[in-house]
Amino acid sequence: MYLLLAAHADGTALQELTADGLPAPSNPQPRVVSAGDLAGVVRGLEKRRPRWIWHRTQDWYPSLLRAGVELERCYDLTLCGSILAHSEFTAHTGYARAAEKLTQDDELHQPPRALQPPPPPPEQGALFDAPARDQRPGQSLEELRAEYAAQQDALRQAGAVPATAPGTTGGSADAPDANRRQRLQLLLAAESAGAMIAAEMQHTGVPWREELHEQILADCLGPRPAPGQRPAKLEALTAELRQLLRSPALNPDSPQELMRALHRNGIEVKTTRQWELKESSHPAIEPLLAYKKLARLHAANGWVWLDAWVKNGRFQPEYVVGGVVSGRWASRGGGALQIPRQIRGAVHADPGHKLIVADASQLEPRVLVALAQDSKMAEAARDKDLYAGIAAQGFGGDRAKAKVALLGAIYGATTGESGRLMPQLARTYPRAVGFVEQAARDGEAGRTVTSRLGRSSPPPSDRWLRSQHSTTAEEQRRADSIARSRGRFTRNFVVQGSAADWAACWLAELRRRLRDLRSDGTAAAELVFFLHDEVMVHCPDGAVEDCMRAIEDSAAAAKELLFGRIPVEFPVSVAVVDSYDKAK
DNA sequence: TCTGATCGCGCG
DNA sequence: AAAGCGCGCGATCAGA
Repeated sequence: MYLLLAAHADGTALQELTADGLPAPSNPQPRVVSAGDLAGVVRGLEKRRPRWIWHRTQDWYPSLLRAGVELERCYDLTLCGSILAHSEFTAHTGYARAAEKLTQDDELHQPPRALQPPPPPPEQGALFDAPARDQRPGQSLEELRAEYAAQQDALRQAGAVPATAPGTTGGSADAPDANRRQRLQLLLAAESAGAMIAAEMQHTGVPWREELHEQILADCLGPRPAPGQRPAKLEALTAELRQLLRSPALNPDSPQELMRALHRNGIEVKTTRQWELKESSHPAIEPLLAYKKLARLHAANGWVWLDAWVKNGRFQPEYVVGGVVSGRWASRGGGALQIPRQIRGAVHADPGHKLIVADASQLEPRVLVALAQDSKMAEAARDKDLYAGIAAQGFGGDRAKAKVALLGAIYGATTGESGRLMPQLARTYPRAVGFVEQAARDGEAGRTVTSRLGRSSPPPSDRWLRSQHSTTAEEQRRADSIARSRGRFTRNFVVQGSAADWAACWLAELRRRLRDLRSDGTAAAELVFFLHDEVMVHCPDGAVEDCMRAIEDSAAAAKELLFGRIPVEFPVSVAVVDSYDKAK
């Protein structure tokens, strides 16, 4: 059952659809529900386990959650539309072509903002913000229904073409056993589930003990200072630095002042980054590095942050699903995806509860093995420690070397040790290395590449396009540099994007299993955090075993959904802890 | 005095 | 020890 929701002048319009997006013959008339009745009506209809179709999950689901209504599944028209508009799997469809027309003015691929005409005023008042992406389905019930139907039509066609259209597609996504339509359908379901999970996690929040956080701050920085003042420890370090660098008014937060002071004292650095400062042995370096570390803690996660972001023992950041082109999530406010190790002790389970912190070990290299079907590297990936396996096969047991080489292949390293190790890696694993090399060449040539489930990289930037008609040698050199940069991006995209595909499936599978546990009445386990390849579940002590099994089963399910039955392991490491700093 | 760009650093 | 990818954010800086 498919139920479409649309904002209507006098409430919410609600219509039952067929799978194809036509009005359900048995019940073709829309129904209008007042704002006050919506949560109750939705709750009642949820018993029939519909898929809720809406413009954006963020517009509907948070308020339903506040009203105590949790839903099983949805279809997010904006997120799915964005995938379908760009995917190589649907590039031949009318849907993608229409989207391409719309995006010709897309600011992402256009000159600086200042040169563009101002955006048109919103059509429907302030009810919705402008969509983040270029797909702008209209917002009336009929427009949304038509949009859904068009998306389903495009999805159907994804399975109806030869796998490779010459000159348009990188080799990355073309396994012979692949069923593109199924994969894309899976991606759309996982993306929509992700949107629900993001809203639910924001609603729930990360359990955060303010007094533990304050204790960490006091230990590192001293007592809480007056607003705008430096904490005592930073003040003391500033005084020490001013003396050691003979600069009585130095502000160590100012890179320019700092650079001048360092140079005056014979410390010849080109930047003021920590790694470069560490090269020097001047007595001022140690307190300077200490200052930088503590100043960062104070500015990014100090008392001001605590006041702004932690309420009633929960940190409730906003997650932005689809915020990264590769399919990773982004976040807004509070730096949710950058919680520093220093303060993870403040993330603490409630009494009678545990935190289960699980992360996929060496996810990206394993994804590369599966994508490239490199059987030699798959042998190494049977090891719990993939890098150790690779080291044994091709690097004389030197794990550090193996790791640097493999990450270099995924990121496109050209210089340094990592770059030098590439030939050695390529000899041992021609398939895996060849796979990322092909993705790089596709990117350099302006082609798009595609993740396992069908998320495609953006088309070349305006900068890249302009660089193509260079004439002088200097321009050509610039063009090569721009092309190589795009090559590194597409090289990484196929791996990072497919890892994001895997993680989305892992998360969606885990959510389903945790819901099952909850409906059994055995466990009130909650997903509270997600970070690219890591999840955190907050659950009662008695539910720990069930949750751990759910996490591991979900990982296995995700592997099979993406790649079928292949001899590559995707192990997860699971830690049961009271506080986040005890994990890993 | 405001705004956008840049630097530097946190996370994967 | 750092380089190759992807992000968000705060302080400073440059320019209007």
